[in-house]
Amino acid sequence: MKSTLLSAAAVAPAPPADPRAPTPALPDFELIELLFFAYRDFVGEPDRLLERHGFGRAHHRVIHFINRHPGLTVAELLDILEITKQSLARVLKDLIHGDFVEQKAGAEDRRQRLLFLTDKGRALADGLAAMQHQRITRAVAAIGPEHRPMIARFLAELIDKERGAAPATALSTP
Amino acid sequence: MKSTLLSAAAVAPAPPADPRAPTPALPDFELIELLFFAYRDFVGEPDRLLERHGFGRAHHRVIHFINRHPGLTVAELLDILEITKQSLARVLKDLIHGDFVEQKAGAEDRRQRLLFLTDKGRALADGLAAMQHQRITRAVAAIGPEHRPMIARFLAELIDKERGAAPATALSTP
DNA sequence: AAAATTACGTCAATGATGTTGACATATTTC
DNA sequence: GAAATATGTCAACATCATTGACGTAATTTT
Repeated sequence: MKSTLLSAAAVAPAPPADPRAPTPALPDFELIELLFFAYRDFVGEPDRLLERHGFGRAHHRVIHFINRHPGLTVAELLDILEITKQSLARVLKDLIHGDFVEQKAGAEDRRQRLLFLTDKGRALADGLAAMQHQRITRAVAAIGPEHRPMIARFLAELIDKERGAAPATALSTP
Repeated sequence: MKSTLLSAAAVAPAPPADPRAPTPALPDFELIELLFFAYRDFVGEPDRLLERHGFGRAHHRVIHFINRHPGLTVAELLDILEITKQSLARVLKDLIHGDFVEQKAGAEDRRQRLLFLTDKGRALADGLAAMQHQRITRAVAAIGPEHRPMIARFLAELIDKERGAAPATALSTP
């Protein structure tokens, strides 16, 4: 008897939002639960690869963003991840000791530690991204690629707005 | 200088998948990152409400599924959450002691502990669901409600398939 | 040039959530 | 009666997060 998640979510019909409804409409349990299960499986597969290196989800996030923005500073990474210096320090130390990440002093500001992936780090990052990419690609194919912009828009709308309309160029991919 | 996440994700253009590309297409970093940020904010807001009760995300998941499926057994809940008995026991104890959840012995099988929310528990569950519902509703409105089925389909496709095609009726909402 | 600020590293302590494995108890099933 | 099942509980541990304090080097301000 395996989990009934999928069925549980799938079984629940979308509450047809009645515009005249005086009582608050039922919560959209279907999408709430789909988000939960989708995200869990979306990160679960990478988790299993990371385990082989003794890493966790936190390491994944770090190498992902260093991969995306080579030369990222520690402060920028803290801003992106919204965690504390301590939390980052631990996983960063693991990644540096394991030769997945290297640091270089900033050219202009030599206090800064610019972060880069080593070849080894890039290989791991690419492997993890490939897993998530494939999963996404399958899902996009299922709904038809022409609907991909809608997905992006929907997800973007879920994100808190007050954040990061800031320096759009600061981290632009070179 | 706040986080550059949103912009970082938004800035990256979707790699136009070239069908003839011999080299593997670039990972879909945009959707990968949007999923990360969207999920973080999606659960972040409830987290702040839960904090006031001294609860965490694990408590949220438990009361959510008990709310959805009153009379759920412990074993069923374990199947849904895919955590261990110990992990569940801790949060369940908190919720029972705090009078958010109550247990009743099963009528047919008296070994089972059927789980129900108290009025207090239902109030909290509803409050949490309302937050997530509003966020989703805003996002659905932004893309046009006619595209909601596409979102549901996309998310469902992200979920591991091998699971839970099983007893679709077992947990059907009464 | 001295003072203040910034970027980063690190230490200690703590909390929430997850894990494994073992064992006890009540109940149902064979 | 024996075996299997549903649940509870104990001990020990791992990961990822937190706060607060302090130190050092480099840059900026005065």
